[in-house]
This record gives sequence, C-alpha cells and structure tokens, in this order.
Amino acid sequence: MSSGEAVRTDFIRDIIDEHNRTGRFGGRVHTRFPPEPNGYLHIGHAKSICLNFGIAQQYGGQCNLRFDDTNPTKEDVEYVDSIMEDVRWLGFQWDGLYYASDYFEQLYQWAVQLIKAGLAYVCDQTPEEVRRSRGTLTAPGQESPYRNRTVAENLDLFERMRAGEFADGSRTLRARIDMGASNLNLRDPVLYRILKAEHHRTGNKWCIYPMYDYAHGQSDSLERITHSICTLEFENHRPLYDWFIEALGIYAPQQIEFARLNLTYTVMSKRRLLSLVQEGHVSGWDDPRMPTIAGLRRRGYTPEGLRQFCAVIGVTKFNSLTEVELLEHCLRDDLNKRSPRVMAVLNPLRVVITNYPEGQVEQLEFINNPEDPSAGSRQVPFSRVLYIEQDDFREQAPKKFFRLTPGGEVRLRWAYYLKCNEVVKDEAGNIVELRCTYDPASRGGWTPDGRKVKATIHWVSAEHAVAAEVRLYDRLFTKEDMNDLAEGEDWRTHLNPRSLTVTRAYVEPSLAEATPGGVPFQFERQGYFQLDPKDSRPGQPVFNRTVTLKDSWAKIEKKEQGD
RNA sequence: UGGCCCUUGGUGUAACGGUAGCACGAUUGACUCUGGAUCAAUUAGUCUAGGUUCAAAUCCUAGAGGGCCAGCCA
Repeated sequence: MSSGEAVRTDFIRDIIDEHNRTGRFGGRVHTRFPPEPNGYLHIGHAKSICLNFGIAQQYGGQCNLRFDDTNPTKEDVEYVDSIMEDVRWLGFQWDGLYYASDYFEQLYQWAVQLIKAGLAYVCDQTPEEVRRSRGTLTAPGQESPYRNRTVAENLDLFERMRAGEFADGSRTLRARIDMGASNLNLRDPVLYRILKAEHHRTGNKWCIYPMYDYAHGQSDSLERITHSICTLEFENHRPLYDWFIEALGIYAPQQIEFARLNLTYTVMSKRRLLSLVQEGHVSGWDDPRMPTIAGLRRRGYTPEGLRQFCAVIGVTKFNSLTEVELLEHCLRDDLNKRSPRVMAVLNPLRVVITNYPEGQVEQLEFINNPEDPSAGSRQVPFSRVLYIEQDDFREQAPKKFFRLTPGGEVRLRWAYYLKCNEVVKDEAGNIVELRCTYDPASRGGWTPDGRKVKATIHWVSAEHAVAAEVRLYDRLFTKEDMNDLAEGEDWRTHLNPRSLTVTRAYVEPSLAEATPGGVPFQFERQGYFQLDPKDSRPGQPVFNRTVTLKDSWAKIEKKEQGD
C-alpha cells in the first residue's frame, strides 16, 4: 500500500486491538478473503479485500485467499481465475491459497464425530417437509421423525449417502440442536445434502456436499484464522458458527460482521449482475459500465483510486448507501496526478483558418502535465484546417458562455488566438464549418498587446488527426437507490438507456502509439480516458472514458436554463 | 407477528462520559493558457421520550425508523 493511503481505525480494528491487549490470539492476526467462485468480484468485494488484506498488513499478520466452493452447481474455474487476477490487480498478495473443497474429507470425518456424539442425524424428510416443520418467525418448528435414530443407523446411512446409494435431495445430514430456537439457523440446520454434480476441483469424488454454515467456520479453524470478517447478513449465523466449533472442540476464530457496500445508481448483487450479463444488457462481466473489478479496470479505474475509496468510506455496521461521486472523486484525485494531457475532439467541427498559409505545418510545444513538471513536453502539429469541439462554438451565445462565437476570440490551447468570421451551413441549416482568422503574433498563446481572451479551447490539426472511437459512459441505472424498489417493480426498468454513447473522434497524432494498459490520459477539458484493452487496434484506437472532469460550465448552463 | 443488529449535516464517517470534527456534495470567492487542478470561505448534524451523572452522541429503559432471518444458496 502506498504511503498516501491513510490507515483508518474502525470498530473491527478496535476489536483486534482489544484481542491483542488481552492476548486472546497471542498477538496473532490472520484474516482471509473467502469468495464463492460463482461470479466476478465487484467493488463491494474490493471493500472486503482492502479490509482483510489491509488488516493483515497493518498488524504484520497474514491473509489467505480461500474459495468457498461448496456448491458445484454454481461454481466454475472461470470465476476462480478472474478472482485471483482481480485480487492481484488491486495490489494484494495472499499468504495461503485454499479451497473449502480441500477440506471435504476432514469435514466428513468431523460430521462422523458429531453423529457419534449424538449431535447430528440423517433426515429423510423431503425439502417440502423440512420447510413445513421448520416453523415460522414466531412459531417454533417440529422435530423431524428421524431425529432420534441410533448412532449406528446414522453412521450407516451417512456412509451410504457418501457412497452414492441415494437420490439427490432424498436425505440430508442435520445438526441436532433445537427446533424451538428463536434463531432459525439453529433449528436443526442441514450440514450435508446429496448433489450428484461434478465439482470444478474434486470432479466426481463426492456426491454429498457440505453447506456453507458447516464448512466456513471449520475452514477458518483449520487455517487458524483469528478474525473471520464477513458481511452483516451472516450475523444470525454466528451462533451456529460458534456451535460447530464448540461441538467439535476445535480452535475458535472470532467472526465479525460489517455492512456491505452499496453505491448509488448501480446494483451490487451477484444475481443482478449475472442477469445483466446473461440478458445482454451489458457486453459481459467486464463491460466498463459494470461495478465489477474487471469492468472498472477496463474502464480505466486504478487500483490506487479504488483502494483510496475503500479507505475513505470506512467500515461500520450501518447499512449505508455511498454516493458514487465519492468514488469519482477518489479516481480523479489519483488520475489527475499521473495522466498526461492530450488533445481529443469528441464531436468535431471543422475550422478553416483563412489567413494561415496553405500547406504550412508548425510544430508547437505542449506541456504534458502541469501537475507534474517531470512529465516534460511534446510537439504537436498545427495547420490551416483544424477540428474543434462542436460545443465550443455557439452562434447564439447564451449568458455566461465565453467560448467561440461569431466575431468572438478564443485561445487555441498552446497555439494561437482565433477569431470566428463566418459560419458555413448546409441546406438543412446545420453548421458544417467555421471560417476563422488567427493572430500570428499570438504564437504560443500570448499576444504582445496583452489582450485577454476568456476561454481556451482544445483542437486537433485535421490533416494530422487520428480517427478514434470514443466510448462515453454514464451511470448504468437512473435510480439512485436500487435497493429501494416498489413492490413487484422490476429493477431492469431503471436501466439507463443512455449509459453508453459512442462518438467518432479525432485525437492528436501522439495517441496513435498508445497501448492498452499504459498510462491513463486526460483529454483536456473532457475527462480521463484509457485505451480499451479488448477492442482497440493499432491505428484504430478505441478509448473508454473513465470519468469526466468536473464541468462547471455544465452546471452554469443547467442553472441558467432553470431560471 | 418473534429473534438479532443498526440510527451523528444531503451523503460517507470521527469523537471510547468532558470543546460535535473530517471528507464528498452544494454555494460563494481567489487564482489559472483546461469553465480542469489548486486555495479560501459558507452551508448543514447527534431519531424521539424518559432516566443515570457535576457532565450523555456516548451508559440504561421505552418508542419510532431501517436491515437481516422461515434455501437441501453463500
């Protein structure tokens, strides 16, 4: 972690400090990040990753990466690979790499131990019967008629479950706890179910698979995890987590729960993200509009920016909704320092400088990054025909608009003063060209008479420009809180139809040599852009807009129109 | 309806019985060859009601509001 990222304290670190004071774990700190490989990681996982790996770093401890792969019907190696890539890209390296499936045999032996202790039994109830006998939030459940089978019978049945003698769903192994418990997780939870499915790592070795509750705590225990940090929805599971550890008489980690990240204008549930991909609302898990790590990476987000964001949002038990503006702030803050400034005209308007000699080309010096003098400068060609941004010219200038207007003068960035003399239109009345004059004495952007212009606009030389595709992204959804939907309302109805805009842009010649994965660029006055790693081709660059620059003109214009 | 958890400006958080602070956002101004960046200022808060205490955002009780739980998902 770089030095700029402050280590904050939070209630979890407070608990760890307390444990260190009392010596509960002998001063040891060992966390783990335990994703299920059933989807791509998203920015909510980044919060968890930064928390778990960050704590390990801060306390001189360790952090494991463990795949919680106990449900073969939903998991896949594609996800395993993407998860490892994402964790590394975020800047973390795990100490131990494990899979819950590594522990299947041990978990089985522990189940036998529970059966022998009279704490688990094989149940023949159908899923429907189990549901009916579980009771409700207010009423206790009824005990299963199979609850009092003998140890010998349970042992025999459980062994035959493993041997594949029974059909999927026909039997389960259940813990013998309390059907009247107010915490429903304690009403004889299922430990093992029969699932004749091929597992991405163990193949067909097993046809019974442990449930999350039965596998997770014991996996933590085996890895000598000290602090098992998870999200709030597992709070009700902690008594069960502790029950297994206690019943088995094994090493006891401490589970601690925190609130997951929610962001405005996006969805974070794996189910919804999967739907977006499968239903084609986005191009894939790494679509730059997705809140996935892969999507954010492709869009141009940096690990530093993401880590800073995770540091700034903090960790609490309060179910919050973080404004996406905070994320964007963290990104701009990082990008601003490191991005070379370049010229790109997104919506080109042709400008002919009538008093500039035909065929003449000048090389003008551009500062690469005013924030970073060591970034140096470069040469950019200037000639008689340029492209400027359509938005930078208004035939009828609104109030407070001080870019180019008929008869008005602006500065071309690092070049000359430019005055508009004539507007050329097509039959339909569209502006197709501006005929302008420049002031030869203003070379470099200053005039000897010291007269001022109110605006500086960007441009590219038409003859030298490189055509590029530029993809502009907006929020994926138009609704701020996607967890706050009306009864029966389909979340898809809030998809933003304008979340992607593609433009045919002209960029300065130096960008022809840009390579994917290289430095991010700031297109002056527009935003930060990164080459698309999938669709960009040499000579045919495709740029993704990572985030816009703050645009105070847009704000003024909106306000003026509102008045 | 039962259990568990949560509640500090618009948003995210800090304050560990003793001055309610920071960041984002918003607004205003300064500066500027990016209407960018930077800098400065302003804005705005302890869910309610009781109680304990010299003193409560903090402890207690009740209420209100929110979250999670009735998968052989995690």
